[in-house]
Amino acid sequence: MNIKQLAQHLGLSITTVSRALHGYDDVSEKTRARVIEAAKEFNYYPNANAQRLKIQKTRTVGLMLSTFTSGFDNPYFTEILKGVGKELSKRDYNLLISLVTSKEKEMPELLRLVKGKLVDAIILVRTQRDDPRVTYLLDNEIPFVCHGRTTESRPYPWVDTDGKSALYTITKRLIDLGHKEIIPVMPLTDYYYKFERLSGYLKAMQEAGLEVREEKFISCIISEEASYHHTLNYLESYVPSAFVCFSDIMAYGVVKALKEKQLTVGKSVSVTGYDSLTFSSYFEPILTTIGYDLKKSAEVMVDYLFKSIEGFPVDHLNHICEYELIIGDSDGPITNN
Amino acid sequence: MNIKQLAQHLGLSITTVSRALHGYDDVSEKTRARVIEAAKEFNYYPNANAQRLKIQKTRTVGLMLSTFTSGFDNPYFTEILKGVGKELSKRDYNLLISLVTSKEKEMPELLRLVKGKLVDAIILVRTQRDDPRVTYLLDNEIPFVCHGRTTESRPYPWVDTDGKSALYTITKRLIDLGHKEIIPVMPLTDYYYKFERLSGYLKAMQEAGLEVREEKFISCIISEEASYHHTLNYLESYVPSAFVCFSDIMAYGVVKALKEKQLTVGKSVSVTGYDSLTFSSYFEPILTTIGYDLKKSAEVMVDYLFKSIEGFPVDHLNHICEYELIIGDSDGPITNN
DNA sequence: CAATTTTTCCAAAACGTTTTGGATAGTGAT
DNA sequence: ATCACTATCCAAAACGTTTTGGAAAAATTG
Repeated sequence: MNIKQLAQHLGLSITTVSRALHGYDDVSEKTRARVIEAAKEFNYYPNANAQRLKIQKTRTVGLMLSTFTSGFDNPYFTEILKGVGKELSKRDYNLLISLVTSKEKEMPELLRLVKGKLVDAIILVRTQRDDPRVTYLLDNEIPFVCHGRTTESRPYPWVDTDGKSALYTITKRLIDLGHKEIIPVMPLTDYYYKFERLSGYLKAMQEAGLEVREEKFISCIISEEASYHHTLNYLESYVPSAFVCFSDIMAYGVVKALKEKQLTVGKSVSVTGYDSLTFSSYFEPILTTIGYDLKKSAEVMVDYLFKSIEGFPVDHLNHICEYELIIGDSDGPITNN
Repeated sequence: MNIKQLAQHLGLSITTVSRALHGYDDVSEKTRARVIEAAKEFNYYPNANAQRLKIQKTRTVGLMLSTFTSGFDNPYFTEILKGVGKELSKRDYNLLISLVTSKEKEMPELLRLVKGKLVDAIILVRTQRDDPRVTYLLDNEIPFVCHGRTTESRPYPWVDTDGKSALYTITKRLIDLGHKEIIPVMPLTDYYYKFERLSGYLKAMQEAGLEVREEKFISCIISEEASYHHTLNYLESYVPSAFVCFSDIMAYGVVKALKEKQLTVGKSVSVTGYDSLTFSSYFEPILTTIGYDLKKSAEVMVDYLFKSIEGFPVDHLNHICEYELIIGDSDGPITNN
């Protein structure tokens, strides 16, 4: 059943049916009622593709998820997805998911989405330090929002946490607990947040006058398994007094490796995370980590996105999400073992 | 840049440009080369909405995720999403995610997707025992595939695990370890799998001649927190010797409650899960659980979906995924405490 | 009652493709 | 030079909407 058939059945023109359904006031209340009833009776739904073609809007936003180099670490993505999805459906927008499996495919995929008119707007998560997607979207004035910043100097909408401050705080905590050899565990990929968090770590170390040896850092894929293996190997040659991990996922792997080496986490060696995943409070020991409201972040992102779609000036659509130091049992005062 | 402008620039007709790009053999190789080059030069991407309108296909599939009553338990959905997403993008299909927040919204949302021509096909996960969506899709001959079965008698494509057998196996294991009071922990919602797994549990109990008291069962939302609180409360009045949980997520909560009551899990009380989430092997104690290949399942689902889209007879597009009993430290022989 | 305004409707164009059903030009055979 | 055939191209219709720019009818006014 399309609008033509509906109109025919009602003895009305296509125009009138369309206008009736869209609430225009140049159709009498009586016929509007008739139209609406008939539409319901025949289960009429307008063909979205025809609508999109005509009005040049798709009412769908594309969410790009890069699954390379990170094992698609679960809870982060689901939380984002859930938050974004809910907000979009509230506004009668559709959500198109685009999974990208390699860095080279990011730009072509983005082009396909926007030039092919599959989406009106884009959501980027886990931005890289230099992210060509941001440049492209700005150049072409496509509405978008990022979770995470980049080095791009022009203003654009983003939501982020203050990773520098957070890592400064958590590193400082370890330092205050007496630790001197604090090893950061970070992702390989050049996500913007990696450098943010690293700089917070460095600041705390330098302020305390502690030596920082880059060659001792651990960098690996963001997955429990990768960090587990890296740490296990690492411990063969060197056992520091603490690991600050840039994500809970990585902390899980580090802790597992330490346990396997008969080191009691929180006593002989301290470990901290970042993200405060639900699971972390069920973990043993309960992880000392950084918590922030991902759901709220997703809401703000969608809010910004719509402001951007509606042509709002994009200058101040930036939000630094509050974070919180969550104290568990995975760290503690330094001991001599 | 649209096809008309491209044609104009090349001094060709729209028809020829379209046919050149689609590999028809009634356009000379020379002009085809010219067309392709120009398309690349001007970054021409066909307007997907116009295409969809014309060819009456969207090349997108809708994935319905119900987020009510289950807390959107993370890893399951991400794994499905990842598997399905990758397979679809391999085939140049798009993935539309539809988050449904209440049972009442399921059917309207499904109608919107299919009648509005937003998708060519549907993927349903976590089917309910009586799932009206399956009935509708069959009645209207819309291609679809389910993760999970329903009571529908007509054949349709699905992928599932043998939850009855799996729960029989894991319950039997507990029985063989000497347990007699084995309490199932299951979701509230009438997912098909709930009854499957329950029947496996019952079979094992009955075979062993053990008493089953339904009023002792635990039913709650699928989340760590809900099962934690339920169990904590439950333990006030009764401490069984084992809990068989219908999902790892629930097992986490149960274990946390037991720990809080100073009961050593795997010794005083045994707990088993289902799903073998990545986390479960980092959990303490390592969870005894049921593992199955969700990634593989997703691949098979997409395979079935395309067979269904291509008009294949749907009769035997059913797959029971292998499962595996994964033994951890969360269960053990019964002790007298 | 004529003139004006308001209400209610509609024909046709447009969105950007694909595809149908030729048309034209070139080639080779006779 | 004509014919048949092939290779190459294209005009126009169609997909299902929305919207523009009226037209007709009804209501109001003087």
